[in-house]
Amino acid sequence: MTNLQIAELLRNVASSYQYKNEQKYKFQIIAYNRAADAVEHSTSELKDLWDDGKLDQVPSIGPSIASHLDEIFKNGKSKHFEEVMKGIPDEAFRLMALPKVGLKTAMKMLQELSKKEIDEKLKESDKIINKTKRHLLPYAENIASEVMEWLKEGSNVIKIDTLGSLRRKVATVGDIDILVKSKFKNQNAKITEYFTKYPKTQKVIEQGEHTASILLPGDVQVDLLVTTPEQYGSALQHFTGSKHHNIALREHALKLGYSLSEYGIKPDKKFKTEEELYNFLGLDYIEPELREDTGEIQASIANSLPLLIKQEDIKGDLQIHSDFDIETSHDLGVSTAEELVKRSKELGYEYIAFTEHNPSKSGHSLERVTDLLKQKEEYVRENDWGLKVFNSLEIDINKDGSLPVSLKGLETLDFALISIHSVFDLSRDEMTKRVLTALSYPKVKIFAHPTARKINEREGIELDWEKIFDFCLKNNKWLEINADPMRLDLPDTLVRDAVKLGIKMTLGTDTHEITMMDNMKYGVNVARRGWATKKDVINCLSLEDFKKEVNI
DNA sequence: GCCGTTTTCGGCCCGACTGTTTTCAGTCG
Repeated sequence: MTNLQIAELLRNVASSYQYKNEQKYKFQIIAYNRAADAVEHSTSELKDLWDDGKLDQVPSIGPSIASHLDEIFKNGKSKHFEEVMKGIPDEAFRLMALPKVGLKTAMKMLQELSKKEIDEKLKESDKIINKTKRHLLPYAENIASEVMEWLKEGSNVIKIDTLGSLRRKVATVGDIDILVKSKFKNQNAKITEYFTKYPKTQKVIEQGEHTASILLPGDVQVDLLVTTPEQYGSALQHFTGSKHHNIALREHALKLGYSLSEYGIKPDKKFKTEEELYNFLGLDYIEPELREDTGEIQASIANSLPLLIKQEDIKGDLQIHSDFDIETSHDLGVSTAEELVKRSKELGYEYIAFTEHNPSKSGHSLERVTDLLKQKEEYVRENDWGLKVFNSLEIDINKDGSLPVSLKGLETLDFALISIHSVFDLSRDEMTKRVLTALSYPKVKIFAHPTARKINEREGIELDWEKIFDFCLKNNKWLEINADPMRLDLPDTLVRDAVKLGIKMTLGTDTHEITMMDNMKYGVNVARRGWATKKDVINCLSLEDFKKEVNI
């Protein structure tokens, strides 16, 4: 059973309690829903934790739920859960995917509608379940900035911010939410009206005095919220979320005797800025990227929030593919080395690495591979680039963990990246062994896009992260945060684990075309969401210190 | 059922919208 399936099961148990007796089971409902959230956000598969006897590490899972999960992992089902969900057909849970349908409504539908009507509704809900793809961050950012330009141009807007997952820089974004402060009082309705006139609007979903929602091409929903200057900070904080951060923040406020909401603190305390709000609650300001209720409030109380990495801390890009043709196994870059170097200087880098894919394994003998690599070495070393260019290579990991490049070939390199581009479906143990074998080559320094996930397309591979982390720490190997918005790999949650353990990471754009060099900021977002400081990221080192790390 | 910077017992976030059991339950974020 996957974490998503377990989370769904726990939510169904909560809904069942709610359906049967909301008052009696009030706190079980809260507990099960919280447990479901925790499972969904867990960085480890629960099944793996259970294998290792570590279920109690998951927050919000206590002895009771743990014992039921134990039963599920052993026998595939839990007596207790079955008892709670008794009398509620599967169809009812499926129907809950429909908007505004909870279990009570779903059960009512099953009792009152005909079979034909039910079948139609089920089709509809299954469609929703299969369609919940979220937008990649850059796509959402582009749309948001166009809409924000429109708002700034034509209405009396004096302050404007994005909200929600967009502002927290999550890898994917659902709806785009925007907050504005009006220049004049009593102009709110005019702003929302102007907003709905945005030229690309396909449909106005809702339009009131303080809020409006429009639908843009590609099923993109944009919500606008207009607020008063006095309450701007509260609104910004509340709608930035995350939901879990807000819950934890309000619980913290409650301990201090305050009831916090998006309007401020009852009865009349209002906040113009987020800083005022956090400070009023005795907290240091918390960057939006950290607001996921993963310890940021406790750290804020203790004045121990990390000084997060910034884009200007990055001294070089450690994954760039040029068009120098070494008959690669995967896509060759399309931009010339000269173009890429020029752009690197514009970006203020001190060094970069050319990391073309290895010459194809099937097309060449190992000797031929070595020859091609020698040609590339000459080309990189004999040119005067005007900034340090490292001669590197992104090497496929064979199924057995060996590399398709001979030791002689590896000798031509300053250091190598390794990555998985085929055979994604090995067992966790086999995959872990495969990666550790490849990481053991002395020239190999960086494990690139370690989970091999592609957002909205492909789940990542299964790895025993504890072993990978341990190996990296002991052998000074680094994990890449691939900044390609389709990858963002390591994912933020694993970055957080790595940071906690002191494992070093690298940032690379995986550039195959010159404009991709500008994707570095998306990698920085991920690093920040994982609580990384510049000490955690190798390419924040000066050229001199970086050279020492790679023994040059 | 879970949890701890006032607690191992006694609490558990806050509010908006919708559509009508027209005073609030159900759902959502």
